[in-house]
Amino acid sequence: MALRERRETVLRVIIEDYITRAAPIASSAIVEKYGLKVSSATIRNDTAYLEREGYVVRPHRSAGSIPTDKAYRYYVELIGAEIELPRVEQYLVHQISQEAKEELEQWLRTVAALLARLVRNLVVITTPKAVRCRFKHLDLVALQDFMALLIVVLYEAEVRRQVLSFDRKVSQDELTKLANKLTSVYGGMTSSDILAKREKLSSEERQISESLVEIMATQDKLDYGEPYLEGLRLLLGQPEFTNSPRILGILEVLEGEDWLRNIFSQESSRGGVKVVIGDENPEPALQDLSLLASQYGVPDKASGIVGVIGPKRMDYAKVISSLNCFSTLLSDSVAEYI
Amino acid sequence: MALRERRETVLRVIIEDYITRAAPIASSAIVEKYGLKVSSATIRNDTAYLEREGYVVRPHRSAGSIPTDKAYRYYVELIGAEIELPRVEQYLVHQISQEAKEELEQWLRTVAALLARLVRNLVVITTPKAVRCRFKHLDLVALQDFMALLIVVLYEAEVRRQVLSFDRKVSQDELTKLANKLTSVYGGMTSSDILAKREKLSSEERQISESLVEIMATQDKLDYGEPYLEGLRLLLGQPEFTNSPRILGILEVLEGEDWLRNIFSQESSRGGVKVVIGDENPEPALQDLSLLASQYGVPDKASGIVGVIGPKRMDYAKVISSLNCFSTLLSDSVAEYI
DNA sequence: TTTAGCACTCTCCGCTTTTGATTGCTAAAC
DNA sequence: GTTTAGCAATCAAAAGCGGAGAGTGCTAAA
Repeated sequence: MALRERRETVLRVIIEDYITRAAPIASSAIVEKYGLKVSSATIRNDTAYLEREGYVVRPHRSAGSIPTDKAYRYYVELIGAEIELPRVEQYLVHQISQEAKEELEQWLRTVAALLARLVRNLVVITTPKAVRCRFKHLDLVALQDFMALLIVVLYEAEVRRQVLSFDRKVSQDELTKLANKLTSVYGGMTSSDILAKREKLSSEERQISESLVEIMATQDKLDYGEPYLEGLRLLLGQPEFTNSPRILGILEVLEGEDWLRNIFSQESSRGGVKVVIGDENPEPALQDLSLLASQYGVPDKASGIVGVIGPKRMDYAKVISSLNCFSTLLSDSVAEYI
Repeated sequence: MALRERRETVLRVIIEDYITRAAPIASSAIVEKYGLKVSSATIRNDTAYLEREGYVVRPHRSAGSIPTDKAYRYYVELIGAEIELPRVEQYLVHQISQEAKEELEQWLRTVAALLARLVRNLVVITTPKAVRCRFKHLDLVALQDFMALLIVVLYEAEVRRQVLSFDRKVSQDELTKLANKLTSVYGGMTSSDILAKREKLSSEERQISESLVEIMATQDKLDYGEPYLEGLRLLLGQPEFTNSPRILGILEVLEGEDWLRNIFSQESSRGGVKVVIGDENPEPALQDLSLLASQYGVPDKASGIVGVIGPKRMDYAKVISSLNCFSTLLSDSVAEYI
């Protein structure tokens, strides 16, 4: 076995062992566990080299090796796209795609729960969001005397609602007529189209149009749909976070609004799974973690994000293959809604 | 000062001190901090009595006192309804009620966030749910060839949607007619009304009605609307949970589905704030916590729950008054939607 | 280049001691 | 009868110690 080759094997062994055991591994253990045909002293030379090159560190002078961020990055590039989810799990995922998708949100949660169970870490899924939302349908329902509920359906099956109050009492009949008229006039338009369309409008029509534009503009401004987290218990149950005050910082960020944007804004991964390891994350509180995420959806139409958040020490192979699998599942499902 | 009276003061001091400091209090500290006109030895006699009666315990023989569940229960009954939220905070709450309530869900989150900041603990709010849901309005939007989006508006402004697939291509015009017809036929009905109403229906009408009934029946079966948690970081940041494996059990329960029902099923509090302290909770994993919750909404129409979850050592006075304040705020807001 | 051998380093565990906080008890004072 | 002062007793937490064990670094030989 060539020297260069063995060093790579050693690094791989260190990483994979740390992923399962979460503890430093000794040179002798590397030899034994993985049946290498050299002595522990040789491995020590290799780990010394790996340490000089920044792939491993040791908690103290006489301790085993643990991988660095650089090692994980190397490992992720190495395993790359080669991996596929085992049959059993592919079958599980297939099953769930068959399930009745009554409510999109409800279904997304089921999907998130399954993925979380599979990868034993925190999962985030955002609802799919249209790139540029277009108006499809509008509906008005009378509430109390002066009030009505405005329901707006956008392409990609997004539904928004808002309460309007009018200056006068408006009957349900009137409201239905208003709704039908505006639906046929605005059908297929973007918010700027609607804004541009200056027709003579009644006072109520104007008011409704304004709300409509506002709703659509707000929607356009968002980078992502509503994020949904599942499996916090799995993340916090990881040995690196029990008895650690860092979990508070992590929770703080995760409960905030902007962390998803901040992380994924730089560039969208072209097709594959984006991997952010430790220090690569701009958010300091999350630098003990790795985030893996994949976009799903229909290109140029609507897209969402499905991701996994866990300790840097995570089963990248499994998570990447799971994410690939789930993102196609979700894409197929979104395609139906459009 | 009568003896009985002083003992009550001592107990109150112990509780209030523990609420702020989270550590056992010594007899001498009780005297000093609260300027009592007796010696520490006297207080020791009192705490010995309180311990015999089960109001306080001590971590070990020579440690200060900490309150028991019984003490908290006593304390809650004592302060009862006497308390009002300070002016500044009432003003804050008032402010938020003015804010634009575009999306109910969005607004509920804002409310939850404010409440969480105020009480520095985990807040749970469920969306308001109709006691028995009645059909108000229905809408059909064409998606792909054989598919359509069914949008159902129920009284109390609940909106549900579902994707339907038909055996044949149905145009938007047809769908609109179908929607108008069914809306006028079923207006104001409950799911059983609709089920009972056997008219001659076309195949599509029958299919839609079935979906409709299914949606409404599912809705009726639920005890609560969608629960929304805010402020997990505040709960887990409490000193009793740092470095404690119990948080995992708590998270597990909180990420589950049924814990809210299990806790509040017994009896609904008549108007006020329901307080569940420690062991009073049927769920073992939550017995280190206290839950306080209040129903909001319009009686016999729609209601939701707003609650606070924190360590047993929590500022009951503040939380109870906050909950009272917020539940009227939410009730007023729901009243508008009905 | 690899290996055996050995000294060295450092953590972890358990043990003991010390320190300091706090109470329980008793006898005297109010 | 209640309250108090005083003091011994109790206990947790911190600090110190020492040895076992795990593991490496280095050197010299294979």
